[in-house]
Amino acid sequence: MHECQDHKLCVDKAVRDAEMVCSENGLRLTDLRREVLKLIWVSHIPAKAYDILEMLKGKAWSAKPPTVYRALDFLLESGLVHKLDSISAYVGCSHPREHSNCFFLICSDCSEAKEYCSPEISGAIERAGIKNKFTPKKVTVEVLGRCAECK
Amino acid sequence: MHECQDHKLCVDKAVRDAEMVCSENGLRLTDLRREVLKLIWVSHIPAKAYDILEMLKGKAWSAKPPTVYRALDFLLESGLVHKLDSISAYVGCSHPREHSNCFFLICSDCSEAKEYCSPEISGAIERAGIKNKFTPKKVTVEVLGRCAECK
DNA sequence: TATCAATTTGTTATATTATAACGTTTAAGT
DNA sequence: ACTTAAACGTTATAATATAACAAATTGATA
Repeated sequence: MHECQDHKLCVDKAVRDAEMVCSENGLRLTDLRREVLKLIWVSHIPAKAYDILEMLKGKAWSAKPPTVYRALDFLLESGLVHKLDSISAYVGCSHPREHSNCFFLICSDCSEAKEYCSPEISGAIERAGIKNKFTPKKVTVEVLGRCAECK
Repeated sequence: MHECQDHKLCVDKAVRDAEMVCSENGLRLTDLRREVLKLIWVSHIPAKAYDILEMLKGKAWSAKPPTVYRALDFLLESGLVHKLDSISAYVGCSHPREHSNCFFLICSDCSEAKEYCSPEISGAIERAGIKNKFTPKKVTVEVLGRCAECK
């Protein structure tokens, strides 16, 4: 679904973005957090928490579930990672410095997820909230289906 | 969020709708399934699977997790119930005979969920799919926030 | 109505996802 | 260096969900 020519570039960008976001906001991107971020960025397939845990164990860390979940909490709160509720998995944010209005296309064949930002969708959801006198705090939009390459 | 004057009417309608949907589609609304449906309809607050389990135990059934999850699977597949992925809870469908294009407003204060259908939102999502050459199978749209009454 | 096949339910066990609670280490600011 | 808050280690357990197989029920048909 992504066809990134060189995925290393994706990872490098993600880490650079993370450094920036953290330094701009007084947050600490520790070794552990950076490593978890990289593990999530191993591919464009959303990572499961316990898979990250196994991968971490292969590295230097004495990892247990809270190790991973705490790093995930940090990355989620700082907007560097998104959780996909419909599949209980975590995916790197592709533009953490300007993120909002995003939703996800998740291919059930290749498992990749694509973050897609649509003012049309977020506008429609906003108007729906107003119509219902409802104040949104967190919006979840996830579409499971088949991507072009897997068709 | 709902202000239904008499919630018993909601439940009765839900059960009648379920009877209809099942008889129209050759499905079996067994006692167990009907009871689980009613338990979900106890209120407009989405029900957790293990809460349903506890409630079932208070009745005639020898209930274990699979008892509940199987009934839920049936109700989900027949469109009588929706799962809210963002809170892992189950809510009755308010119009199972014409369901599609729906999304959910979930109040973090009173916990009620409201099913809301917006052609604008589903249209926007559909166009986003086309733009990405993506064929949607299942769409999840859930908005957490505060309803008018809890403001 | 007796039989058969398919569906539903019962039951035991276990997998998966996530958090609570508390102690220890690390790091930033003074 | 000292202090304190944040981060991490560790043990235990909670919450959500499914696998696998046995027994009972149902509906269709001989």
